[in-house]
Amino acid sequence: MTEPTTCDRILDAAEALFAEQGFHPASLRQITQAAGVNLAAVHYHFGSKQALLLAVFRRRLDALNRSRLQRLEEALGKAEGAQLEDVLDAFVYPALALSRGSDADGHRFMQLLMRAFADRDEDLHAAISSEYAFVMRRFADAIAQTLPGREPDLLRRQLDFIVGALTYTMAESSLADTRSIASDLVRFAAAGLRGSGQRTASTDSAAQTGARSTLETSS
Amino acid sequence: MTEPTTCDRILDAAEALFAEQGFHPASLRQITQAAGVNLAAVHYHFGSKQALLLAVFRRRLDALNRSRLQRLEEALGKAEGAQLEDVLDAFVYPALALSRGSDADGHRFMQLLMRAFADRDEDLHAAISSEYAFVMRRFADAIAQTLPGREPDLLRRQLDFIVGALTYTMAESSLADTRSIASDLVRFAAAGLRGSGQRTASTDSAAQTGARSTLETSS
DNA sequence: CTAAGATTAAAACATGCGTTTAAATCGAAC
DNA sequence: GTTCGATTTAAACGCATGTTTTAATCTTAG
Repeated sequence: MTEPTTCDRILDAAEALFAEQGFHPASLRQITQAAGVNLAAVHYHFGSKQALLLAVFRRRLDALNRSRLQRLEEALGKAEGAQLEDVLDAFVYPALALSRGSDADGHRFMQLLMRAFADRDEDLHAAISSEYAFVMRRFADAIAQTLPGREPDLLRRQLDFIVGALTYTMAESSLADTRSIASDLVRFAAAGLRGSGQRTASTDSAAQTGARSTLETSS
Repeated sequence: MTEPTTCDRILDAAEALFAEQGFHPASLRQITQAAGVNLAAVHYHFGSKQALLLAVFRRRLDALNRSRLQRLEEALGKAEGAQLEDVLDAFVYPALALSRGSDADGHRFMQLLMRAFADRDEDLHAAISSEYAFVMRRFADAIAQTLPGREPDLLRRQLDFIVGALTYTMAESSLADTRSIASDLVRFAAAGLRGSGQRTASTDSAAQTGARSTLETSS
């Protein structure tokens, strides 16, 4: 039984407290006390409170996106070809299975992710974007293949709808029913994607060029 | 030309700075300086920083929900009966038209609303819930009428998907294209609702009873 | 004009914050 | 066993915060 390192203890405590209280309200004194380490350890190992937050995100997003991509590859490798639902499931399901030790971890991290989207913090946004961009592009491509002829701009926007629904719902909902929520969301999203191929005539399609999106790379 | 009152000046400045920076980082000194009033005026008129935040939300949500309900009544009053798209539009569109003076206000408030959902602040959640509950129930009923036979639990959850997609997208997107986003979202949501009536067989429907939802009243 | 209440103003208070410093302690290599 | 770098510890620094207090200034009614 190897004791967790000081770094990991800090990351665990920080993730929990950032998720519960938010970045600014959660103090380093709380975090280090919960982790059972000295206050100065944060600056020794991470450099600053902000850098600690980035480290928390990186640890989780690495795992989340690895899991998503693996599941996507499995779906794409099937003999009969990937169904839209399979692709959506590969995106949605790993968000539930984030747990690392306790089962509550995944839910907590989703709350933290929701905070990250709400925050206008530029550094954090850039870091998350760069971790996400590649994965989002892969999924956009996979979905596009099951929906031939879909305008890329529209598809990107619709993926944002799904990300919003996923993040909001996962952060809001109680822990017990995440599995059934994911299943409902996959069905809802698949129907939404299939059933809204073209824009309505009244839509001002000239205004859509300036859209920012989770899918945009930072490069 | 009547000068805006001290209260209004504080509310305007607070809304802008809370949206831009978040609740905790935005200091009362910043807010009162931007409003051109004395620091102590906040405590004199509102009592505390937290109470100021609640006042900011109340002012906007009152207007937003009034506008939504009015638009819903118009849709329901039409001779040919309300289409699903009409109901969704009544819910989505007023979120864009929140502007109060500047056009940027609505967008800013959406960011603030996103923050509110991300925050676990109990008081704020309760206040928003109580303002929202009645409106959400009205819309759930209206949508249910256009989708006969839909399970109420499932519909509630699907409405959460739409709220998540709306909030996330409105907060993330640039100002120029909110109109076309709303139109795309209405189409996406209508297709999602129509196309996912029953759950899949694999769904564990016993787990869904514990669901928390924006639709739940606090009473 | 004056007195009373509502509002604004300036200053101070207490507290908690992120960060830094400097010494103590540990762990392995020679 | 000693030395040297890595790590941990305790204490302090400087500062910004929300809030309170006390006095000054308006507003308004008699």
